[in-house]
Amino acid sequence: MSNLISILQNAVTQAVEHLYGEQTEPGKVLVNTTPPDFTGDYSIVIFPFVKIAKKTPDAAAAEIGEYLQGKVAEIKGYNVVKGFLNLEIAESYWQVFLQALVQDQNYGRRPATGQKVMVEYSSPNTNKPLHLGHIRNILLGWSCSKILESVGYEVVKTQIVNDRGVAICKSMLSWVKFGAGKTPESEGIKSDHFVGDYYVLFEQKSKEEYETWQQTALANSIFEEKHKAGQSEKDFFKDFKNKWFNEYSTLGAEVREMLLKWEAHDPDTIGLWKKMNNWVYQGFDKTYHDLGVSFDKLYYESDTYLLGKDIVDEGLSKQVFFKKEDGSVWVDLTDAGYDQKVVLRSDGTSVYITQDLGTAQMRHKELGCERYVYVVADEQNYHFQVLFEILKRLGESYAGGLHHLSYGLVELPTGRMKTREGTVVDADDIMAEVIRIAGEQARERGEIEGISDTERAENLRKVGLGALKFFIVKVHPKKKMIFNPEESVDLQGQTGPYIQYSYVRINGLMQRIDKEHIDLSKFGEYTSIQPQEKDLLVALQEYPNVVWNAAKEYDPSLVANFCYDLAKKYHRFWHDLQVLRAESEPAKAFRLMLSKSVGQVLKNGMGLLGIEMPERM
RNA sequence: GGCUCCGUAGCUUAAUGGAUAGAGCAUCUGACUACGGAUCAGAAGGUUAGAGGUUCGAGUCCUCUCGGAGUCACCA
Repeated sequence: MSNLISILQNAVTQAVEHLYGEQTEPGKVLVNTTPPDFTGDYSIVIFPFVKIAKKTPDAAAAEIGEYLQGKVAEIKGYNVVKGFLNLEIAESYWQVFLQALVQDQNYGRRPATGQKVMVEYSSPNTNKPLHLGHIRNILLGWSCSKILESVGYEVVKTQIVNDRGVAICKSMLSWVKFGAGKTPESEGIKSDHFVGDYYVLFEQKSKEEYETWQQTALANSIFEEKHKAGQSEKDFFKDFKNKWFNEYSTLGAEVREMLLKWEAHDPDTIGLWKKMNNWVYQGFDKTYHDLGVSFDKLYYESDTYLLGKDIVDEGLSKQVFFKKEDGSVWVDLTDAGYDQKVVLRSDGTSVYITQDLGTAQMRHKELGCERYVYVVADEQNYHFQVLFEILKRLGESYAGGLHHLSYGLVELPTGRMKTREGTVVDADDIMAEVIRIAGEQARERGEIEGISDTERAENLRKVGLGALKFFIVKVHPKKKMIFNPEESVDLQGQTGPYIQYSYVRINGLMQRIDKEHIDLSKFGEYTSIQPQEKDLLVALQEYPNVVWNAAKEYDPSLVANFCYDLAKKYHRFWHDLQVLRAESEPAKAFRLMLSKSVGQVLKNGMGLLGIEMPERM
């Protein structure tokens, strides 16, 4: 289907060349939808051409308008206001557009590019269940994947599971010491929550140990010796906590011992690790399933944490890295505005960024993508800038295709969520809660007649999750979000259910078409398109551009806001105009086709966000 | 302190450098003997943190100031 915007852009380019003898780029011609108070459908901004034209903006606009009206069949009329050329589009164009649209199941999709892109998201630790922050990460990753797919990329959805390290050993040790042989089955607790409880318990026990230790003579003398002038005992011990855990804590020593045993492949430790990680995976699987997301390929940190040694050698031989006297290896990025960065410790072990360098190389060898998207919170912005800069300097072929999709943290009104302090909004809990609220509201509104229990539950699930997902995904990724658990997620106004409801209305009409065998063939005779209908047509026309921009910007919120806008226009249309009891057969047919198109686009658009549409609600 | 990001109505937010800054929530007023009211219409609410600058045109770009966040580990 040819795009009206590009038709207009090309026509303006021709007009400018014909009238003023200057070449311009069609892509740079600014075409906006005309604001409500002016007559017209689309407006061309004329200011960029006034220098070339050597005329006043209005004179140039009128000239170009006259030319366009004569040359472009789609343009019915024009008017000029303050340097803006407002164009009116002919009814016949909208007829053709609507007919093509209603038959095009793939509207908004682009043909395959033959290019691959990897999207990595979620990357959880296996010591606790997923929380609301993970949900944001997952939804961004999932919907970016869907958006990239729809514009023609082959997408490989990956997850790196952080399944090893100190944090994982903490929950393991805690279960060994305090678990008394209990299991998720014996306690009847979802298995990832079970493991998470032992992580929290560890932190409690550790805190108790620290508080007791602070009363000792040793602690006292350390405080006397090391505290800064004017620093209170409380502040000092807050800062000292990491050092205490590494050097004085019994629990800390036991955790480190466990980590060493794990690294030495001690069979008992590995067995314990596998058992507890499997509990966590079972729980994650359930959560991912409930969220409606999946992955194509999993990577485990236990397999990748030793990667990157080769890259250190490579960097040294390419003189991108340098070695210090103590044997540690560094990269100097000060000329790019960053700092010097360690890539290998003096004891020869690798650090976090070394792993990421190695993983990037390995994955490229395996997947061969043109682009790699990492969905990771914005607290790691600096890390990814450095990572990408190093890969660029190493001359990696894919370095230009790396992208960090950085998103703001989800915070509570009281600040950041902290597992240790129990102020975490759990992923499973919030999903259940929002579905419960959907049920509550449905009951207040009155149940649908003759609905089965299973369909009812399925609808509530779609509505509840629709509300939650839309709430998260409508906000620009870069912005931090504050989530107030006291205020339940809204189901009215600018929400998922609002959009779902417009779809349900349309669905009701579509069923009537089938049941009553309504004839749509006369839609072409409808010539008096109403403003409410025009608004919908213009919006539908925009959809492919919206998806394309969302893909370019890695920004699902563009699609979310578009869907809301389209649904809003549909509700208004519904309220103002009659469909089944329209004034004429052609009007009825036209409105039904228009409704069908809106329904399709809404369903597809929301699908890109991972939101399902109920048939009834 | 250096670097990065953010600051739009009471709250949550939208606006590829283009016309009078657009929505939702909350508040107040109205609209169904029904193509489904999880809807629609209206009222009220803004010096786009502040000051300069670039431009025909700035919420958007540049400089400075203020406020908030993140980061600057031989942690991950």
